[in-house]
Amino acid sequence: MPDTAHSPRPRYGTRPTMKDVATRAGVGLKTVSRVVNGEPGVTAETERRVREAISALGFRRNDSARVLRKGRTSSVGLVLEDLADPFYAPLNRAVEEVARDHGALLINGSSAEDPERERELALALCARRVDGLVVIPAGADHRYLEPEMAAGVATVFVDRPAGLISADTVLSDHAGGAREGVAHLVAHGHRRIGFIGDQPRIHTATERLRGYRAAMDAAALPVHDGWISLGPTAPDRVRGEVLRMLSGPAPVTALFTGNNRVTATAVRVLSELPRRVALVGFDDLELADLLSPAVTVIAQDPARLGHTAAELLFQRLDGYASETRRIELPTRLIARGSGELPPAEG
Amino acid sequence: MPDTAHSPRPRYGTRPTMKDVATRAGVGLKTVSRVVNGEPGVTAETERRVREAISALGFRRNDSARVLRKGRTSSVGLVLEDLADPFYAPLNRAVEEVARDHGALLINGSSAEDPERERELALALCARRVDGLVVIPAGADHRYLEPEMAAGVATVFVDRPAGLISADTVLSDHAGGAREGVAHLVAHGHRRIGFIGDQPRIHTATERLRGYRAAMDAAALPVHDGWISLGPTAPDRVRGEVLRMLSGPAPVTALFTGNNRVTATAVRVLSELPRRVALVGFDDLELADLLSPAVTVIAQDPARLGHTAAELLFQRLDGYASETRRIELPTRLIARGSGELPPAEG
DNA sequence: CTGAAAGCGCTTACAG
DNA sequence: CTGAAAGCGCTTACAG
Repeated sequence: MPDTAHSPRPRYGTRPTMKDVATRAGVGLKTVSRVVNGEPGVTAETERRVREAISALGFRRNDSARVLRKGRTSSVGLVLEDLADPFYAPLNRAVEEVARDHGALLINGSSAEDPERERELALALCARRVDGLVVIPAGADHRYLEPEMAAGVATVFVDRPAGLISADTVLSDHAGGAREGVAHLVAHGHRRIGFIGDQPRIHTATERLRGYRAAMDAAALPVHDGWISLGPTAPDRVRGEVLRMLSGPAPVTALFTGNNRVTATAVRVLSELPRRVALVGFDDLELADLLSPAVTVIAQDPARLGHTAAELLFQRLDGYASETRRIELPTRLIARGSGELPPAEG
Repeated sequence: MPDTAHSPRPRYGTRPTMKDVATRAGVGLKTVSRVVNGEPGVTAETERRVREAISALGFRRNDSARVLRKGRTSSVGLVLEDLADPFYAPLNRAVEEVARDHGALLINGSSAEDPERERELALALCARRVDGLVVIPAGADHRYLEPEMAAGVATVFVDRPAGLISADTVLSDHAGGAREGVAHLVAHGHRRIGFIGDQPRIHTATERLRGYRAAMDAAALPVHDGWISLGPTAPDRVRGEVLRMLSGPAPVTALFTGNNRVTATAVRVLSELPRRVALVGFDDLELADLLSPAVTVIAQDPARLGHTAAELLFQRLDGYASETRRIELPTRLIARGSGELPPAEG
């Protein structure tokens, strides 16, 4: 039977195996394995023959087989909300770097903020037997991961907490950051401050709202229902809410926006209005310092979130077996101008 | 021997296998396989027993084993420059979506613009036996991939061409886009235009420079050496080059910046200067429309680049075996203000 | 409708 | 220093 000549698309089975290399080099299978893995106990001459066979045949070890036998895949999974969201890009890279330092590859995917898709993806990664999993949860119930964690899949949640299970978690101080941002507006004389955030089923949205309320409470300021709006971050909705909060008899004089997408839309809407409205946004934006006014933000450190989560993960893989840890990273107020505007008359 | 009681960190080997399920359900291995894979030919009662055993044991099929036997991993690899770069984020997501539509997972990693790291990563992915590979190349010699491609790893290059091998490629029209951008500046009266781009070993940098030269040539404008600067996109270097081109007896009146990082720094530097300097940048920026002046750009469509590349990849995996294709996607000039400024006096 | 045997390509545990 | 045998957990190809 000829080699691969009339196979329309050679794949996989057509590749040379260690056995082929062994045959060609006239040695045993195990000797090839030793050379490929750099194990000792092979004479220079034997090694030379094996290497010659390897390059002549174009052999590359099949890690699928290796993984099956060894029991570790040297890969970690990352489930995030959207691979295209610039906020998660540095987190993604940070997890990759830590994985790389530990010789592991990264398999990742987007939940698209859909709990069912999160679940499918996470379980698909478990079926691939990733050694560990970093999850930015979309759902609120992660009991489906319990059997996997019990079976040894190290799991760390980032950015949002796990639902209904106990697991290592790395979060920003969402409530504290929002509180600081709103207090900053209060300190600049604002008494009517609007909050526009993401959907209430998203933990970060309600935490940041909690911070907003705490700051208003601490300043003994009332909060009207119309000043709070949680919902999709689609530009149309956010635009409508900004305009609504700025109209009527007692319009807000400042806005606190609950994440980067909301902030971007709010900045856009405000730039079209004659009135100057103060703004502090949660999450930093590229070029925020170049807008006029430059945008004051509560910044998270997404790379540090990812790095910290991945470190916790590999500590587990390296045998750390104590109780679940929860790490809260501080946020940082970056005053640039928009948050320091005084209240408009009215 | 007890189950897993004194195993410090249960992993992998400790998980139940199909054999365990078969034993518990009192059926053969193949019957479990049929149920797990939804194959026909199992009575309702048998299936019920198998399912009971599966959930009692917490069984999840080990795809590592499946992959080894089936020959396809249902995974694709993506090698890009930097997972943290916002330009690549939509491309990353687009590849993921296409992969998902085809039931495949995405393994990705950053080359960090290092050819050796690109090679290591790409070959590690081949060792994992990804079905296909999407590569944004850092290096200029991809002959190392030839044995892999011959062995059936479908490979598509995006954003930059493959070096020294023939392969499917998807590119933006870098030269054409740059030419259009520079012609736009010429049309607004500029005769002394500077070009600041990425390192000359990066294909996109030299292609965009070629477009710059073509536009200047077409307008019969001379190009002075001092008006061209290729090098690292580090802010300090770019800042220095901007200031240098704006000083001296015949300063440039407009800048064409070769990518998003260069543009961001140039905008920052120009905002600090009293003089108004026209600017067109290659690649769009978030919030570019909100700056003053708003930034005129030559925009690529990174999501479409990723989508197109992934589609080519899966066409190959689905049997398309004709000659190598090269797809060039158009760029789009978005005039926002900075590119329409007239030349400053002087 | 059901299952025993062989095999995917490696590594492990031994034996020489 | 070297290699034959067994086994990782599935699927394939058969046979009943």
